[in-house]
This record gives sequence, C-alpha cells and structure tokens, in this order.
Amino acid sequence: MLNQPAALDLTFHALADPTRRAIVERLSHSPASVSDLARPLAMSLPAVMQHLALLEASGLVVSEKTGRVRTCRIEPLAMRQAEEWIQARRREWVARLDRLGAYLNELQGKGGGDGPHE
Amino acid sequence: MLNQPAALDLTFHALADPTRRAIVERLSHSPASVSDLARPLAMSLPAVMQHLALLEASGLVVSEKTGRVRTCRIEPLAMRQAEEWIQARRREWVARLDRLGAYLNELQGKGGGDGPHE
DNA sequence: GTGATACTGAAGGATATGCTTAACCAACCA
DNA sequence: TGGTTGGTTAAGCATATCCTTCAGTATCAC
Repeated sequence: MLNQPAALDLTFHALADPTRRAIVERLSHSPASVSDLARPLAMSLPAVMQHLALLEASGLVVSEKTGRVRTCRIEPLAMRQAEEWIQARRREWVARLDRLGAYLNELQGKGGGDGPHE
Repeated sequence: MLNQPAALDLTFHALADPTRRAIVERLSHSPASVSDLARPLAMSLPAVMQHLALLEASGLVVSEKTGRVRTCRIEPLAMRQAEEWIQARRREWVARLDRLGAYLNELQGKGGGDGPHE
C-alpha cells in the first residue's frame, strides 16, 4: 500500500514516451528480442536498452536471457493497476454526476414543474 | 508522429506525477478553486499552477475564471483515451493467449491427453 | 582459433521537469 | 481608501530524462 503511488508513477511515466509505448504495442502482439525491438526504432541500441530498463523497472515488461539473446515479453499486471486507477476516477465522477442528477430531479419534483427528462 | 501520439504523451506524463494524480483525484470528487487544490499540497502556489497548466495542456482538466477565482473541473475525455489505449493492448495479448491456448488444445487433443487446466 | 552477432556498461551533453522566491495584478471588503 | 485574498508572471536552480558514442563481454558459426 505504501509503494502503490510510486508504482503508478513508474507505470504512467513509462507509458508517457512514444518509443516505450511502441515497444509495449510490439510486445502485446508477441515476445521479441532486444534487437527485434530496436530494428524499427530509429535510435541506437543502448537507447533502446535504456527504455527497456525503465519498462522493466515499472513492471510492464519482463525479460529472460537465453544464450546471448534476451527475450522480452509483456507483464499485464502493471498496466492493469494503471487502468484500475483511471477506472476508479471515472467511478467517482460518475457517482458525482448521479448525485447531481438526483438533486436536480428532487428540485424539479418539489417545484411541481415538468418531470425530469433523462 | 506528432498529433495523436502526442496527446497520449501528454496524458500519461500528466498522470505520472503523484501531485497531479492527487489533483485529479480531488477534482473527480468535485470542482475546486486553485487555492482549494493547493491547500493540502505542501508546495507553493506557483508550483501548483504549473501542475495545473500541464493538466490543462493534456486536456485532463478544464478551468474557468469568475471574478478572481478560477474553478477547475475534470474533463473525462483525455483519461478515456488513455484507458482505451491500455484496453487495446490487453485485447491484443488476450487474443494472443487465446491463440496459444487453442494451439495447445489442438496438440493435446491429437495426443489424447487431458484438457488444459486454467 | 577467427569473426560476426547480441547485448551491456560508462560517460557525456542538450533539453525538460519540478520546485523555489520575488514581484505583480485584479477582485473583493471594511 | 487601503488592506486582504486569489491568482499570475518571471527568473533561477538542482535534478532527471533521452539520446549519443565508444568500448567492452559473451555467445554462436565456422
């Protein structure tokens, strides 16, 4: 519970970069090696490595080295937590709009005007 | 590579900071003035203003000034787009796991073994 | 062995980020 | 009128981010 905010920091920051999102998109389709990931990316291999290190630190990606090839794959849990944070916010403002609607409903009912229309 | 991805860049980057997520959480509950938002935040008012500017640039928050008070409220669309990007990734890897499962099923069916257990 | 492939580590530089303080303007209020 | 409240601007500073190049190490093919 204490590190939950820091985990979201890392996850959202990882997703804030287009290169890293491209890597996540690629890995959502299938696992891939580091050079597979680097090939379409218009930057040096060390740069891709640094993006991957950040993706691993955030928990979005896991990797395993076999021989000289490191195979990267997606780890869904981190992205799930980010999604749940967003959904929790939506539940809050939906609930607020519901309360507002109920209040306006009640006002119109007491005022004897037309019935609410929604 | 400048428009649509840039919107996600801004949204995820805005959500990567705990102060800005706290502001979004606060505004998900109800609209608030700038100083309402700043009061619990242990930093100067200009710092809060800079976070708000970034939240507005990302489209997560909108504000309106009446008299000398600026009232901020949440704008759900930006967060919705971020959520949809995450959901699209999940659809991809779920589809991949389904294909893998079907493949393993077929292998086991031909081999005459037990079904998969998950 | 030799050479190519796949990755890793270290150092550095340009720019971005997250805060600060100081000064300022624009409503309200007594 | 003068003072307080709410917000805004500008400048500056420490650190973080994103990329580079150069120099490795470890594995594989022959």
